[in-house]
Amino acid sequence: MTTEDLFTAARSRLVPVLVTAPLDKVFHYHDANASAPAAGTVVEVPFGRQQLAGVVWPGAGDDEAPGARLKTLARRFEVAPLPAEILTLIERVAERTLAPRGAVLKLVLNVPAALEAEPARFGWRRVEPPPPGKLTAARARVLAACAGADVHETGTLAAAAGVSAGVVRGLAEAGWLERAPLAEPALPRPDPARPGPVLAPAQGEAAAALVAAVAARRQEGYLLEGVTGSGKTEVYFEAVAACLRIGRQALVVLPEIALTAQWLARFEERFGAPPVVWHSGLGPAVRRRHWRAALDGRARVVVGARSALFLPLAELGLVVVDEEHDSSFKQDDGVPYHGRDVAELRAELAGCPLVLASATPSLESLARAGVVPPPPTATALRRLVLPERHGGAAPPPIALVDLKRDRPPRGRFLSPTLATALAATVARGEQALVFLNRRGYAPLLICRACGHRERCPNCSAWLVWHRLRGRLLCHHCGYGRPEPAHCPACGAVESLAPAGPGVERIAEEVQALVPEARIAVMTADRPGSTKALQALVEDAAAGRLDVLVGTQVLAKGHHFPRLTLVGVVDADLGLAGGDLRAGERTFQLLHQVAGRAGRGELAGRAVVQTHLPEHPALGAVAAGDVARFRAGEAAERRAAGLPPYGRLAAVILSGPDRDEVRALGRELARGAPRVEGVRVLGPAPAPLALLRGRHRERLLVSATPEVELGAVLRRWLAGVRPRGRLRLFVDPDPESFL
DNA sequence: AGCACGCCGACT
DNA sequence: GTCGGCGTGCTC
Repeated sequence: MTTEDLFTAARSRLVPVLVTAPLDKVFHYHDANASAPAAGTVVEVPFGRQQLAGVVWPGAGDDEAPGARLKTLARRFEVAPLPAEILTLIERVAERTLAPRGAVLKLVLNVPAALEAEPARFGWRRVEPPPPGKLTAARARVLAACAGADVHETGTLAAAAGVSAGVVRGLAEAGWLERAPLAEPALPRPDPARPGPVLAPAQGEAAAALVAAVAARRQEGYLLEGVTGSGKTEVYFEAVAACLRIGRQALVVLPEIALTAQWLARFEERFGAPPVVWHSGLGPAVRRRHWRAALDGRARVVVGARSALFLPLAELGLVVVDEEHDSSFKQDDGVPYHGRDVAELRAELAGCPLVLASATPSLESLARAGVVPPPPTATALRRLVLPERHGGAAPPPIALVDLKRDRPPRGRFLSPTLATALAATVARGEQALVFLNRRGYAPLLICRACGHRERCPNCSAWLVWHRLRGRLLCHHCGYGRPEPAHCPACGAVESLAPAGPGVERIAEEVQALVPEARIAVMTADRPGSTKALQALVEDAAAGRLDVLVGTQVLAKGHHFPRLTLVGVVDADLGLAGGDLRAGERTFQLLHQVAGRAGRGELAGRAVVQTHLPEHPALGAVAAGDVARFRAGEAAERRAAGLPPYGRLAAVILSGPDRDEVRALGRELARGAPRVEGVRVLGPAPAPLALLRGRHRERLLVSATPEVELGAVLRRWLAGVRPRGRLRLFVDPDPESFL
């Protein structure tokens, strides 16, 4: 030890800590411990009146010398320090999203229980030598199951011996078994050496490129493009295998909705063991086990929803984003990050390949891959295309039904064309899927006597009639009340009429059309619906259902062999509202939904109903002319300077008082940046002008790609202190404009 | 984000 | 006369 070390050790040390509060500041604490905590050490600190988790931040802290009243570090958690990559990730995500670093840290340390030491669990071990005396048959079986010096759980032993837990406890009391601490259950290890499936030539080529990049640990981005059923998953599984072979961890992120039992089954089939999963539905025990496994390296492959991007994996060798176009990768509140960007950041920090996979890539990725003209500042993606459909089946033909000409009967929503197709499909013993992205029975109720419409008291939205539940619900804030017996405005009885369709109403219409059909409604919104949904999927796969009517949940991940008809009730839904990505999203959704048909032996087809058959997105879907649609969309965005050829940020102001919100909006507009290449539009009422009881105004900032938009926004908004209950939220890269 | 401090209206 | 509303400010 040098003199300097002695000096440092003797002095109570100053430790910079980033706490899990939405603050950007690094705070300092005393620490009298003999060894200095490394950067990344997870600690608990007193903060105001509370105890918070935090992380020891590298450097001395960027602020001026801390004040006199320093508190002392409460404790260090018994987990490995967060890898330096994670600390950099926090820094970079905060910078990019304009969120405080502490808020990003909270995404990483989101599992308070994971930080505590594993609560000791106990099992049983044989007592050696065994005590004298005779054993009953049941007891002998338990003892036989309890082999060697291993420690076994009560439940496992009882099950193996076919007896109740009481017998096991009895054996222990009689002195044959002794209590011993149970080792943490080992995580199954996916095996890359298992033979993979036989790949088609194009698949093999793409897989080889990815495998080479993983093996060489090249920091490169790939766009893996292939239609539904072209075998994208198998291709990136080879990259995962390569990653396992070089002894590094692989991270695959999927939209939560696509992380299905079927996906997991495919993984297990390839690797002989399940991956470590990460999604919102995990219980606290599993969360903690998986979080710790990610950090200490026992988790070799992690599959999860976007929150998995913040897991503290220390040895990343591959990052895959499947369904990379999916809008659910974007977080719209809190820290407004895009999963695709965070995935790329992680790959960059780990120095490993990134794979973006999709049948319908985002225009952003297509531009970076050079499919449409690339934006000036973007890093390129290498494009891998899987042209054929696995098994050689052609994609299903898609017919557009013009609702202005092929009109449904009054009060109905299925055109004669779709109705006929449905009946014929069921008559042939095949299955149909009817898609409508609208939950409930009807999107609103209107009084025929006085014209009154039931609206949400907290939001600028109609109340949706959920007939099965007998309630009116607001889909934005969760407000609900029982369905009224008469008009609340004029008192007229039986005057409330449903306007427009929801899935429940469509199911009713299908039932009337095809009385003998077995019909189910699938939506993702019911509480505890995961199990019920699973059961429905199994029923459909086993052929116990003829027609599925449902929302978004139907679009992904399930494979029904007898499904030959897909009907889209209203393709125009996503096109309303003036969202810049409306066309793109409609195209992606229709492509995906239609792709559900005819994936088995039987040929399938899709019938898409619309009032706007001339819309380019719909025309492209019907004609199968993907290239034309992409080129047109890119040209339009380029001309308008919209993403990916320009940047767009949203500033949302909200508060309970409309006039105060508007006043703040005007104040912001007055102080708007006057910078070359930046334009500020608004303020204007935000699309949902009233949401959860708060009035909302929005300013849009558009900028050329060269502008440092983050810095401009920071400078602008730093001078604005929203008073009182006013709130200011900035999304520097909004995906949705609702 | 929490949490307290602090300054103005309807209650035992 | 207090309980409690939420506006304001701070947290090493």
